[in-house]
Amino acid sequence: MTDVLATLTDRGMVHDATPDLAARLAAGPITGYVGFDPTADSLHVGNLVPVMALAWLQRLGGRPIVLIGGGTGLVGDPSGKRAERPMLEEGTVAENAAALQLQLERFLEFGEGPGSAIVRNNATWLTSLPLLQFLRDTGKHFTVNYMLQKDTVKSRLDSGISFTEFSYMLIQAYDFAHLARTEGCELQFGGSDQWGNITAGIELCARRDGVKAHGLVLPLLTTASGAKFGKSEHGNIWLDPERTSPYAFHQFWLQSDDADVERSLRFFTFLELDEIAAVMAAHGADPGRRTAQRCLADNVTRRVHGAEAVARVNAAAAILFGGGDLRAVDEATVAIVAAEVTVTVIERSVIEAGLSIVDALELCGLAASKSDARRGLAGNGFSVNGMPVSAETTISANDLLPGGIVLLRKGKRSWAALSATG
RNA sequence: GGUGGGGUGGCCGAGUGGCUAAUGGCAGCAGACUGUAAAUCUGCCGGGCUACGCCCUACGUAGGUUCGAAUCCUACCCCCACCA
Repeated sequence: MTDVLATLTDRGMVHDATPDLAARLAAGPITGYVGFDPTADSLHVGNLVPVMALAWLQRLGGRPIVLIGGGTGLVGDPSGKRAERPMLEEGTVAENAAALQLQLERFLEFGEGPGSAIVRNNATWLTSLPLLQFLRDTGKHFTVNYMLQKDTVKSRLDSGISFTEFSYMLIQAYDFAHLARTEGCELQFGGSDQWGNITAGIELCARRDGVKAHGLVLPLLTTASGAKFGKSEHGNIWLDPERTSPYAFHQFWLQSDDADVERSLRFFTFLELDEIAAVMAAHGADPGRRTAQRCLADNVTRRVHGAEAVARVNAAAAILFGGGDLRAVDEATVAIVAAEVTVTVIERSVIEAGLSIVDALELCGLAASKSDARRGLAGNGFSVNGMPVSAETTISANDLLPGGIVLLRKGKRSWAALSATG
């Protein structure tokens, strides 16, 4: 039976791992954890890499621990940050932690069995940790010299780093050692920027408790063109349907660059490598069909939002990208589309009186302001019901599709709807 | 504490009295081509408006000189380097 290190390595998901991990995994299943910052009330697709690592761990017989950083979130990790971070309110952290757990249940089995995932919140042991005890038990095992050598600290020495953030690695080390003691946890996953914090934890386990612990870090993803992975025009792609609609979520994956899509299939789906190879072969035969992107988008969206959502968003996309005049479609079709795009409700009389396109675009949110709308119109960037418009266009009752909807589009792929009532 | 250098639009980075809402690059948006991809080319790109024009806001902060300042002066804040 293959182990989690081999699997993740085959998938290109291992950036670095401690040298003895392979030998340890050969000896049997392991308990591993990933820490999540409760800085928001939702995960985003960037968080999915460590989530998938935990999921693979569980599938291969291990026991995953999800560590919610309710305590560390009050402090702030300096890793990868150029500036001091704002601190969060305690109440917010607790709410966010609850929301994250719900989303993780899509990926991990949280039942009662021996391999079931468990959730721990480091607020439970950190907030009541006496300072003097921390200094005696943990601080004593690290020299400042050691801490200064960590990249996360070194890179901040010129721009300045507060004592709070400087201490962060010791707190994360304390977490690892705590989970090792209380849960028998021997492995920590993280992004490659976590390497320093993870090795600090391994040090603490070894020096204080004489326990051998391991670390595995995953690559930080960028797109083929070098941009941060998981961002769109509107910012992060979230798992929370309130923040990123299932349609937008699906579109995000569907719009993957050819150069990125194979890696995404390896990272974000559980498809076997030979299945992925087959998909890529089919894709290579006719790239225009975007077989690989469709496979990726359907697969990830199904896991996060369910099969029904996949069917819905595909139906809507087929209509929206079908091209041509949308005035021909029937009410049921309009309803499918309207369910997937942002709808703004307005009075029917407003449309009957004639609504200028500039106002309409601002109303539905496709344009940030009237000026923005005019700029876009000057560049032929907008259309109504699939037909091109100019700045002089007025929307009237004739433009209402069955069901009292007007569909507005910016560029090729941004849609919004006005719904007339009353 | 001392000396020197520096703080410009989302980022990088020009600009040293008017021609500057501020060269250029990146990022972003739109158009063409295509495959809802990439690359390439083109346009937009501080904000607003009743818009071939008008009005706000902006070059660390606060004052000042001047008809006129991102550009000069003063004070203050912050950063960097070296010295103590």
